[in-house]
Amino acid sequence: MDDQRGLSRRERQIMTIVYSLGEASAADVWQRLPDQPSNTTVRTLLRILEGKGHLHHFKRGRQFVYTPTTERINAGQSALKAVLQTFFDGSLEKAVAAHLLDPDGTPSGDELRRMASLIREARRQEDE
Amino acid sequence: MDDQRGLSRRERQIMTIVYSLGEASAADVWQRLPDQPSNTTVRTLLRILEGKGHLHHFKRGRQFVYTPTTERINAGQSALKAVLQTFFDGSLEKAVAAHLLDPDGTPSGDELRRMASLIREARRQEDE
DNA sequence: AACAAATTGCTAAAAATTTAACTTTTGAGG
DNA sequence: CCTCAAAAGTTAAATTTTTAGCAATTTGTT
Repeated sequence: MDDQRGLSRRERQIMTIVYSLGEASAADVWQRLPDQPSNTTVRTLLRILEGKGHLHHFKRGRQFVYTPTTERINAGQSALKAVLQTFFDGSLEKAVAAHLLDPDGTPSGDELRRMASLIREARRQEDE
Repeated sequence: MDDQRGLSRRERQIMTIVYSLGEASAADVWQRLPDQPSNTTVRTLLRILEGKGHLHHFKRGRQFVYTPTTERINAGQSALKAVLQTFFDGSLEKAVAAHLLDPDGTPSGDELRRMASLIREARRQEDE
């Protein structure tokens, strides 16, 4: 019930969609769900996720718009750390290295420049 | 059955453990699983994951040692991309920025230095 | 070779998840 | 202020997942 073991498959799929959109109505979610179940099903799941405290909603016109309870940035930090832990021995460096080698993951020149700048700044703070 | 929709909760938990260890016996997995089910249960799940093609095993002494079918690096690249997509608008830069801001995620000075070097190299390849 | 301990495979019951039919509510337009 | 279509809630059946008891097998030891 109040499950400490994480979300079920559908629940996860839905949270992923809501996080990537920022906010979403039942129809938005339904549209993007693989193996599209009925629209009713999606609404049931959204209600369950709200019950578990992962989403909340407000009304826009006649429909419910759902948003995540946990801020995107915090959820993102956690998710990233989990990936680093599982696949990269907890190392951001290893993950970045892997991503730069990934053919369809190459960031733009601009992005690289900004990343370099971020790291420069972090190193500056390192030696204070 | 041959589910294209992803893994169930327990299956995911187990894959995470196997990936983070590199290889694992039923006992290894069992030990690390939250809400520890019986040892038999774990073995059943490992067999199911093998059946689905996510794991394979070899024997060491009298026990089965399981390893992932997909190379850790490839699985890691995919998992990372999924996180970037869901939480960081597909941007590695945003993810790195978030991680550097994360109080308990700060990389060591050494790691920062190596990351800087990685990016320098990527930029070099960028303008060829 | 026989035994014991450890480990695996089979099977089916229990629990959780997923689904959607049916009902009720809501709100926009006539 | 009525009507009707769109959206939400309720309920329970279908399916999937999770669980573990028990039998079979394996391997190291005596």
